[in-house]
Amino acid sequence: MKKKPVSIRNIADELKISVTTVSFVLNGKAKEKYISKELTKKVLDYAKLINYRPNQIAQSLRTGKSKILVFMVEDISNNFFSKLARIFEDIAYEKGYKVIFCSNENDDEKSNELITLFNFRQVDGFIIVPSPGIRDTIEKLIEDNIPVVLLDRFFEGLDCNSVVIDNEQAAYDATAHLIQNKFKNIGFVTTASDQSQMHGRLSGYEKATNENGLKPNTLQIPFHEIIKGRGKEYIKNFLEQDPDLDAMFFATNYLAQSGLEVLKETNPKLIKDLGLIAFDDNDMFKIYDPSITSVSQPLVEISTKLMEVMLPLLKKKDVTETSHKIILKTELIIRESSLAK
Amino acid sequence: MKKKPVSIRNIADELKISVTTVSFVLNGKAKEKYISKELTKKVLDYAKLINYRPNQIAQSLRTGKSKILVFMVEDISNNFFSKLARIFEDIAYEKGYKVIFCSNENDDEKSNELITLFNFRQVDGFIIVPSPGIRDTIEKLIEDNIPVVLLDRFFEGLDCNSVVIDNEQAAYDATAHLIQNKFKNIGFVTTASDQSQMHGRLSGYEKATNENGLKPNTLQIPFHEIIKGRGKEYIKNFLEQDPDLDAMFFATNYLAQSGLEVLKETNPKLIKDLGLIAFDDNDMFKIYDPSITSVSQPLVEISTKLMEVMLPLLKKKDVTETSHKIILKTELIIRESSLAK
DNA sequence: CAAATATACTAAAACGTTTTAGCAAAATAC
DNA sequence: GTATTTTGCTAAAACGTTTTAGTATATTTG
Repeated sequence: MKKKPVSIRNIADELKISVTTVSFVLNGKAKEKYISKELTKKVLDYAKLINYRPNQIAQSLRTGKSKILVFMVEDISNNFFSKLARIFEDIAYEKGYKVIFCSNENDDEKSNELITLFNFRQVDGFIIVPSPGIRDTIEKLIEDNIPVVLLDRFFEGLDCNSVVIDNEQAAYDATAHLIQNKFKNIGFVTTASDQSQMHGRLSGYEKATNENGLKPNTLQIPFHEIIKGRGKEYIKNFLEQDPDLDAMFFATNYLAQSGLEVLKETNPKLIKDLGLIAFDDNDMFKIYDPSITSVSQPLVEISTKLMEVMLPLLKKKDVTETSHKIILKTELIIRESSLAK
Repeated sequence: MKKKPVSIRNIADELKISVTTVSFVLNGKAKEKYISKELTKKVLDYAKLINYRPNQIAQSLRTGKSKILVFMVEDISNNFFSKLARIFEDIAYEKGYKVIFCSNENDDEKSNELITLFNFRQVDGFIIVPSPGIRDTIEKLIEDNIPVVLLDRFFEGLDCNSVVIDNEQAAYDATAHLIQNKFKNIGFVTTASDQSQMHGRLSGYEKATNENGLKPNTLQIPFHEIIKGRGKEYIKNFLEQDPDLDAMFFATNYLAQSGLEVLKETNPKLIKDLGLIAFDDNDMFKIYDPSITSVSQPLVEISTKLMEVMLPLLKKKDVTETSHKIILKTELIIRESSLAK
């Protein structure tokens, strides 16, 4: 049967001292609270002997801190986010935090629901990849003094901590690389959405094409069509309507996935003939034939920064005083698919 | 500043009634506890008005239930596990449970550490992909009456709930399929480990080859060598030492990854010439050239079964009475890579 | 040597719930 | 018209911690 775990009370009773003393000792306040060396040792030894573990729930109730962070992404099964989660997990555990991962599917209602669920208090802080319409919710969290760090995207004009990459530069570099490799008609496949990171990627692409006297050629697929699985049809049409296309730049990893599927299904030869670049790296890209050039986000650095920004918020009483907006550089991993044909 | 969330006390004070009454009403026990219709409505209305949410921590402390499950896998960034996690997440939330995901890296020490961390009580139940040496820990959890469901693998002879696939049948079918397609020298790349699922896969492969008068040709890479990233060297040697190999069957998704990398780096032509099958499907397989045949695990069914087995355990006082060992069928997704050349 | 300070320890409140045990009035039974 | 049962509500304990506000003795200070 379920053994009742040992409590501070058990230790106090056994040693015939008060729970206060035990608590002080276990919290390392023996010195400060003038508990004698001998008694301190006795408590510590006995606690170890019976393998005492504090009841986190009780601690949380008393201190108001749960030692739990929420890591809310678009979709935890997306390669980019799961790789990120794996790294963040380790960093958080090292600092004594547990992490609850959840997926908002880029849906405002789901986001709000989840944030309410982990409502006010049970959770110490939020790492959030925000869906487009939850600016107010985020603002409210900050007003309520709850630690929030936005990830991957942010809200223009909202004063909130964030860790993002330089999307414009990343897309600019990738596009410029294709141009250097003599591609003249580079299709840019992206989503029609209000997400800040997509704006950045689009303008980076446009900047590079414009600077080089090329005509931007963009396919913006409405986000809800992608959700419905109709992204591939849009891409197929795009390809058919512009037979002169000589390169494609996919603005997200799932668009690259869809794009490659379309090519494979309709005209496999194009995979070799077109210049191809995908946003976000994937382990499979390097073994694809041709291997696929990608814009790789610095996963370790992102995770590290997230925690670096989060930690002070967790200590502070007032969350609003300083807000850090971290912008990290990406790396263009050049492989076969983007080289001049 | 942080607004103190409203408590049951606030409601009681405002309506000039006791907290007991409020609690009864909010827990749907109004009828049973003879709270009048009018008062019940008043409480419900006011609670809604001020948007009352119970403090989960306090609830947990009192009830001993945290409404949190731990989902411990080998590596949450592994495609198979992250896809599974995504589905399980939804199912658990539907039932009012939150999920903490964590990765044990198939390491016993890490596993034990994590289990101790979520120790006794803070967490209502464990879904565990067990590392090879934690049989005793699992046994102790069960003794302590803590709900555990093993996933992906189990311990021979240990009476514990589990949801796994029929590995032997899966490997048998895949191998037989290769044989049907006229492959005569099928290399089987697996790990040398004590994990039950790997035993099953190996014996399925051996059964199929033996039954068809073929000689089994197995590469067993020690698990610690894989961890160290030396899996590729082993595969490279294997390929060099046996030039007559006409097909390869990879027993896990990361072995398939490594194997394809080796082929791409050393002899890309082989990717087209060899018969290839990978265990665990990957979104990229269908767009690979050739598209890769895979043994696909029923992710939705696995997640559903996990919760189906877990839920009764969470209700019951005694966890040991019935133990369910669920074995699910896999699907062989036949693509270009395994067809007769 | 009285006053101040340092040392060693503790009682009790508090965190926000749930639940047991029970009180009082109203309705029903005999 | 008394005894029983039903109805309507509540006080207080409990979950396991942390922390505030002490008490009492020993030591130092001037």
